[in-house]
Amino acid sequence: MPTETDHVLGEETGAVAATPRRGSRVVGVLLPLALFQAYDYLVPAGLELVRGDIVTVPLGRRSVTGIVWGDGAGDVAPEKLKQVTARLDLPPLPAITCDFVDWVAQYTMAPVGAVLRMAISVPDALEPERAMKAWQLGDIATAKTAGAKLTAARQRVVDVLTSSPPLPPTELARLAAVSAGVVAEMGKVGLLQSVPLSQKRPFGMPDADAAGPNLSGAQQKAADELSTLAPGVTLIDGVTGSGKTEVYFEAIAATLRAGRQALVMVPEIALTPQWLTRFEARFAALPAQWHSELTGLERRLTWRSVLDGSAKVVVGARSALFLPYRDLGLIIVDEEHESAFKQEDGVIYQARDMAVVRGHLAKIPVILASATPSLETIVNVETGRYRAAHLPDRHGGATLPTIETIDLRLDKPARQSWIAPRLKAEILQTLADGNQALLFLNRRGYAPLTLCRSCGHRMQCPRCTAWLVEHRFHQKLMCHHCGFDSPMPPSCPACQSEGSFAACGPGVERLAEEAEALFPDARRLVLTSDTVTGPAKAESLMRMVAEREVDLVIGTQIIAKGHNFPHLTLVGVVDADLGLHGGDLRAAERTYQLMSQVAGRAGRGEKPGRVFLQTYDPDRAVMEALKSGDRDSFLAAEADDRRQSGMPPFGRLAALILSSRDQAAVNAKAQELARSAPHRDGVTVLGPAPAPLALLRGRHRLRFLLKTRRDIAPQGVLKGWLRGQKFPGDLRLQIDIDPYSFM
DNA sequence: AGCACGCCGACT
DNA sequence: GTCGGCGTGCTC
Repeated sequence: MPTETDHVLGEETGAVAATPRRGSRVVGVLLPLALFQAYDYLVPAGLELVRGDIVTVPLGRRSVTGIVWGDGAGDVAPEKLKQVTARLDLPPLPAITCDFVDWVAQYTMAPVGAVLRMAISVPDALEPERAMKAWQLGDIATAKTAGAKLTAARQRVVDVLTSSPPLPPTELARLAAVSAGVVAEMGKVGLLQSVPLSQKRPFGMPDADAAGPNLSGAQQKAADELSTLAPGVTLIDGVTGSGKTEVYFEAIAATLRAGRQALVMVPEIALTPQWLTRFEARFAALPAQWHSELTGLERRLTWRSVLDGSAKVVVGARSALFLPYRDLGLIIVDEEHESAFKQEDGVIYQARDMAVVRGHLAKIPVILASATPSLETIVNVETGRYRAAHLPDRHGGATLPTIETIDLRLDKPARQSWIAPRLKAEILQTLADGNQALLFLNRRGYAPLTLCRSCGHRMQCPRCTAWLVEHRFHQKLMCHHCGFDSPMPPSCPACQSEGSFAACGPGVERLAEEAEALFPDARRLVLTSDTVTGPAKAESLMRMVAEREVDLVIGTQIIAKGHNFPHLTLVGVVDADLGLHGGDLRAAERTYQLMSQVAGRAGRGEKPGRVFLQTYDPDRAVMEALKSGDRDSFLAAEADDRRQSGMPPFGRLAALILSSRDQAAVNAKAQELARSAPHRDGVTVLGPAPAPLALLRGRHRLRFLLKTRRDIAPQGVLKGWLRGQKFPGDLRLQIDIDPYSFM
């Protein structure tokens, strides 16, 4: 039986591990488990193994797939060693992928096996290809003549196949609501016949020369620069609508002509259909996609095509960075400033930064694209570490929107309402002119806080330090941090008063209620993650807006990017100060980015757009910068602040979060860690302090922040500090190098 | 990640 | 007396 385990060398010898013969080789095999080093295994005689080879090995009483990582470490007694079972008949994991896994593990201080898991844990991807079988309709007349009966169940199967391509057995049975036995029996009597299931790749072969680019002068100049890139990092810095995508497409085209692979990283889980349409128009094929919504089969096919080099362009979220590219020639990070590139659980890493590392290891160009680049990236351009290409204009003559602030201290909304008189008037005028308006509030639900008017009780999550948010759409109280929800109680849980609940503050649902009262004749549409439930729904709702079936859009962050609304001329930001609370290092920077992005929704057609930011502090630097559009001065001022305080990118930061269900245990361990905290020049330890969510999913959390000078790696300091530390019971220590959300 | 071992509550 | 809940720890 030819399988991918052709290299099997005899039966396993069970628990009896032979003493290695003189000269018999020992290799380190890295397993996709949370382990800090590779395990040693004996190499059977006659098997040649190199780093990257994909092998199966015995582990305990099971068999697992791992990667030959190098020579054995020799730190385990030879008589304990087991033998490699077999090498799989697959190309080895490319050397750069292995080096990259090592690098990321060392940098993030995560177990190297956990990093490997991100690269190879693809269900069935390493298993031998099975010839899958599908059923199509047989010659029914002949089968009937031969005595086959068309029962009701069998008829349902026939009905399903009449309007469907051949289906695999389980799916056919499910769709026809019959048991697997019915389908199998129909095959036997000839009502169905089997055909090999075509494993159609969910992507095509992009052609660099399918359609010529149609670029403006500035775009062409940038595209020319990007098409002849040397290794290193280049920022494409261009305002919303300046055509960054078309420009980086030319870098992809150049990579395709060189016969190499390209990776485009995007912050969203799913790509916008517009992006894919544009890609297809330029390259006459769809790229391979990599995100969490893929089916098992798509995942397997894509993984293997990346490994054998037949997937030429991959577009994906963070995890696409860990695919085993056979010959990666270019990485593009679109919307590089997005915090969605920061992976916050499991192995914690910044995918944009790791993309730069991967590019460096492979000696290939990396392109970062953004209309509002991160401060880190701008500083890297200024110091000459990164190159930059600027795209100053909106493509096609559209102008940038004008931005004004509305001072909420002077122009006060009525009690229990959130839209200032000025904004209300502007929206009325916009609607009267037959144009579209957008109200933006980055807060889901009806109200962020619900309290009892009788006793003051506040509805709080039982597992987190967070209020429960009322969602009228779902008729529930929900925790936005852990997913806890409960029905709205009929009376106050503390004092049993009925009808005493008061909603405090606005959420997008409450804003929609106010909009209904203020603009009753406008056709309104609420866009939040509660109403936009998937890519298909998103597309149909966005089309409704684009085709002018809606006058007033009310939405959260979900509307902020990617979508083009040509008839939208006014944007009102209900609470521009929202992101500035909480003392986050990047609060002002993120507010600038989000506000710019939302503002960019307005005036993308021929009509100019206007943006109003409601704020209690119109004089603060970020609001001034938004009004004047002077991004560079704002970032320069931000950079000065960070330089003076030694914060990133002028210093390094690591967060340690100690957690346990047992509050006393966390406190005791934190005190112990504080006593052994490092003291040296250029190193500061802050804490322990309650982490911003002091209770999360039922775990008490304390946080240390380690700040080091730029020339001191926090990893080394942490290793010294944590050496020999034990974390008994359910104490957990989470290390976050370069923390982003301070939550 | 599995899969063991181990130590306390409800069943035959 | 055993079956079984899932906490803790190891796997070369």
